[in-house]
Amino acid sequence: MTQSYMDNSGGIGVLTLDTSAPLFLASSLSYGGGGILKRKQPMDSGGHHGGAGTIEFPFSLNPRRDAETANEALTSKRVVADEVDFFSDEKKKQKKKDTIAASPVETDLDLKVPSLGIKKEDLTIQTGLHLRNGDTAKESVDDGMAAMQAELARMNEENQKLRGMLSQVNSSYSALRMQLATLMQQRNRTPQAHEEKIDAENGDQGGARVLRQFLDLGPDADVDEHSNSSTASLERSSSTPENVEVGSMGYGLHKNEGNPREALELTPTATAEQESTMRRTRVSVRARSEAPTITDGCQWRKYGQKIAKGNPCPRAYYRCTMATGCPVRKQVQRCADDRSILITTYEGTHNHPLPPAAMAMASATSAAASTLFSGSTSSADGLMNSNFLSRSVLPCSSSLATISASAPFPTVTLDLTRSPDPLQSQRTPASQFQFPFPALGALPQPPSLPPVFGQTLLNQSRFSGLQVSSGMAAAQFPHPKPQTAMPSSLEETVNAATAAITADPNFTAVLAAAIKSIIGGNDQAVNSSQNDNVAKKSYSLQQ
DNA sequence: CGATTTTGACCAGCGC
DNA sequence: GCGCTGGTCAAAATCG
Repeated sequence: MTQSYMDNSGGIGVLTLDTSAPLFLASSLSYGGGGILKRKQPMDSGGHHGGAGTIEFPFSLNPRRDAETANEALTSKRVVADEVDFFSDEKKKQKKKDTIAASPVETDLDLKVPSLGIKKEDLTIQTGLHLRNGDTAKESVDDGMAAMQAELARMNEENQKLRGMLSQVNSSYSALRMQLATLMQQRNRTPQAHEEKIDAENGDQGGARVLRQFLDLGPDADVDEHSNSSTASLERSSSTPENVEVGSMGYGLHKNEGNPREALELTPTATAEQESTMRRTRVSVRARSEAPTITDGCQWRKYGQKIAKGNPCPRAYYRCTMATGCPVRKQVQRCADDRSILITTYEGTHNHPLPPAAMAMASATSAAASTLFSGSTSSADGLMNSNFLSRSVLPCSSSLATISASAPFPTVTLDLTRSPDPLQSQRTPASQFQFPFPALGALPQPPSLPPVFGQTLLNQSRFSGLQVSSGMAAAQFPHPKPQTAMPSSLEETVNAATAAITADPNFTAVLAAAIKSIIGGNDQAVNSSQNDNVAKKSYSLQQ
């Protein structure tokens, strides 16, 4: 999904613990997910800096994150530059009014870009509003204006330099990643893998191992299933029918049956096989509607119709026509039991930007699909109900989301026929069914829509960030209790999950060890408690 | 006249 | 190998 629609919430500066960390859920998503690796969309200004004029980025665990962070820094800096201009104007007005000598105005651009070595001083902007004794206010303002213009020019130049640095970092990172992939492949073919298994069983190197799974390899296939909870949760991920990569396109599948350790190998682009696999992942939406199809914001062209077995109602096949070559398809069929229910099944990944209305659906389905894999297990019967999914994606109702991993394709079903808001069906004429999800940032949230759902859509990347964690969270939440104690809103849900995760001494210890193993070579002084704090801080940014 | 829908044919996967 | 089924193709028909 190379769409530009994406969740604005961002995962900026978020410790990404999913196996797609290098890809990061980003600017695209659609009904399926993407497989095509794309750069993360520049975050929007909100939520990216802690306060006016301040930008903060937590550490990153790998060079790619650094590169992304740097990119975000560039973007944010531009945003902040505008703010600086704005605030300076305000200051000027104030000065004109009062003709009072003012202290120099200094915007605090506390930008931390670890890998680029950018210092705060480099990014501090002097607005030049220095009033000297005897100056008139007008002269001071003129001076300030000139100084500001010069400063803006300097900033532009600096931005260009940073861009250059960023591209260098990117290219360096690409080269490193290639080397890493090669090394990992070689390593996987050596008996060392067995040694690692022994280490894992002994608890040694656990953190580093987990981090490798986070960053690169995904879970080991040969690890004892009864190991610690975090490892076990990863193991569950690996045991899903298809290994999943929740990447910048939303979600995608990245299958490698030959070598489980390579299942989440870092590949710069999705292969045809991946796309094919990804396409098979489906999201089904059940909704009451008298209209032939639901209005989901996309343009579709019908290309076939069939009578499927077991249902007298014909099944219609549509493909997306918003862009040439868009692979997204959908099937529309009425429920045999209740013909007022329209079952729409989406499949594939858009290769084009989507309108806001379509983004909503895309986000919802993508979120559901990504959660499918993050929380799924290869249960014996192949069919599962995920409380975590239900409570997370559709916190308003535990019965709205169902996951089926049964053959032939893993499918998430969103059942909208049981609207949590009884007024929903009254407000929405059946013949003019509108998909009840809010358009991301573009449309006002319908009053009938559970606000939590909208937030879920917006915060999809948070789910990707919690993908691995969700398993851990599940371990933290014994099933009977969360159903009664689970918060009613997504925010609360995420808060609770975060709290549970970060409160888990095993997790923090493992994470600390992992981080230490990565950055310890550069800074042996980093201790686990610091890392814990950093990790917690990063998690808190997801809130 | 171009875009869309309809509809029968074709193909691939799967089970027997 | 054969038949069933789901999914897609593509020519014809229809629509705006």
